[in-house]
Amino acid sequence: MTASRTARERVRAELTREITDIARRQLAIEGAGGLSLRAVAREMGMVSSAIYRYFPSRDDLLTALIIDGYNALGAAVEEADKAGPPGDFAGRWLAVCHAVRDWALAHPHEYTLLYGSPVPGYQAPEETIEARLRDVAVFGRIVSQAYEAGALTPPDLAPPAPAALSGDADNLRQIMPGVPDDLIFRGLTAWTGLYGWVNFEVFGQFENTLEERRDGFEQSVRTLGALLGLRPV
Amino acid sequence: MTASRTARERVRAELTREITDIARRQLAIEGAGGLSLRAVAREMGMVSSAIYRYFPSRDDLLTALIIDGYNALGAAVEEADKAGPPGDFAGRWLAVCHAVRDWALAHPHEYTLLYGSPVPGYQAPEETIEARLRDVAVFGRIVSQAYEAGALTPPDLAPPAPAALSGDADNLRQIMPGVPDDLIFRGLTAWTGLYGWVNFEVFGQFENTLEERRDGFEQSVRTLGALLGLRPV
DNA sequence: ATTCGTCAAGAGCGGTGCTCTCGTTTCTTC
DNA sequence: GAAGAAACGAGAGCACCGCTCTTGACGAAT
Repeated sequence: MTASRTARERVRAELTREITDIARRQLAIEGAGGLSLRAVAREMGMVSSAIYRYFPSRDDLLTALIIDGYNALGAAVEEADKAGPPGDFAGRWLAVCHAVRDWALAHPHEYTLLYGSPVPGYQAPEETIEARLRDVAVFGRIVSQAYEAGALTPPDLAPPAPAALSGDADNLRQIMPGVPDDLIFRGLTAWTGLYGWVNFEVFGQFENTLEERRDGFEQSVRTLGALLGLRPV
Repeated sequence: MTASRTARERVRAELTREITDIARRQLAIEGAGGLSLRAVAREMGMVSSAIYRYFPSRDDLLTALIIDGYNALGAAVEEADKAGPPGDFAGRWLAVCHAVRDWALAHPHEYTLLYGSPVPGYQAPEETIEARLRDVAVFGRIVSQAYEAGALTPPDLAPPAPAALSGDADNLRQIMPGVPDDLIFRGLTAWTGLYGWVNFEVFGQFENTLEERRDGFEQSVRTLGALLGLRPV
């Protein structure tokens, strides 16, 4: 390819970006169901069919938004993880949990796109899985590093993971290298617990039930962290 | 009202029921987004406008389905709770968790309607909240009864709930009567953890990540139960 | 027997995703 | 620099959607 792109390529990239920007704004207002190609086109002063020059279908536009969303959430989580001292594993866990919650509450519809019910008829393509792993990789890294540092003192309260799960544990060890089976599944429980809470909060399940949600959340993820043996320094 | 309903009332009730049945079937196939009044009407051999004699809007039909869903899930959970010995609290917790998961996997779209991302533009009316509490009431009852029976030996691993949460704890005590603050929030964590897992499984988040999902689920809810101090008898 | 409420049907409104064609513009190649 | 190829925006149109309004038929109560 040539070093300097042609004018056409530049305007194409710019229009593509403008489409996703407008779409993201509409998504933030109306949610995934309200995302309309025609409305995007209208706002751009284009005719609806012109959008199809840039995105072959509504689903492809959705895919672009999903990838952007995973990257935005992943970046927020990574940044929160870097903020504190690397040896304070409990603090990193807490910071990262808050980063997920804060991002989700700030971008509820984008979060819904990532972790909510799948959009009917939409099938996430391969391209999304790379970005999808950014946030979970951070969690895995914390657990893994904490374990290697000998900072985990997990309480013994549940029966050990059955042998049937060892294959899955091997898979999950790609995310939490070096961690023994039992801790792998405690990590999984903490992870699903975290997102379970955030889901409930974003989807309005705590309405009229819980007021001090930030405090409640922190209490919950502290408990989940203690499950892993993450004790505050 | 008269003891015997008129023929008109009977046929009306029957048609209403037929509409919800067809709608539920379409929901099961296509999901909430694919639920179309016109398609329901087509399947009934009616014209679309006739449906509006029975449901003033699509949202009202959705509401009917949601209430039915809460009741179906609630009934399944209640039945699972009654199946075992009342004194085996750990067993009841496990059975009830499996009941939630089994029902959700058997009716993924209905479950999505209840615990997934909110349907865009739809606002759940007051009538749904009664049915909505059926399943959670069962969980609360188990925790409450186990505590009163002295069957809970919660491990001390997390800091106690902060004072700011005592108001919320009072609210939640309606569901878990007699339970102290700390256990209230452990119960909340276990509850969100359970639904967090089921959400991930129903929404496809475990695809290519976890194979033995039933075993993994059981391991997870066992751990969450241990958090509450629920030890197998 | 007549009135009155209920009902299904039909036409129609504004919206959607998407396809196809058509004339124009831009880039590439000779 | 001219010719061909590729990309592009506009427009019309298809089938679908939720929803509204009107019309005519039917059944129940007076």
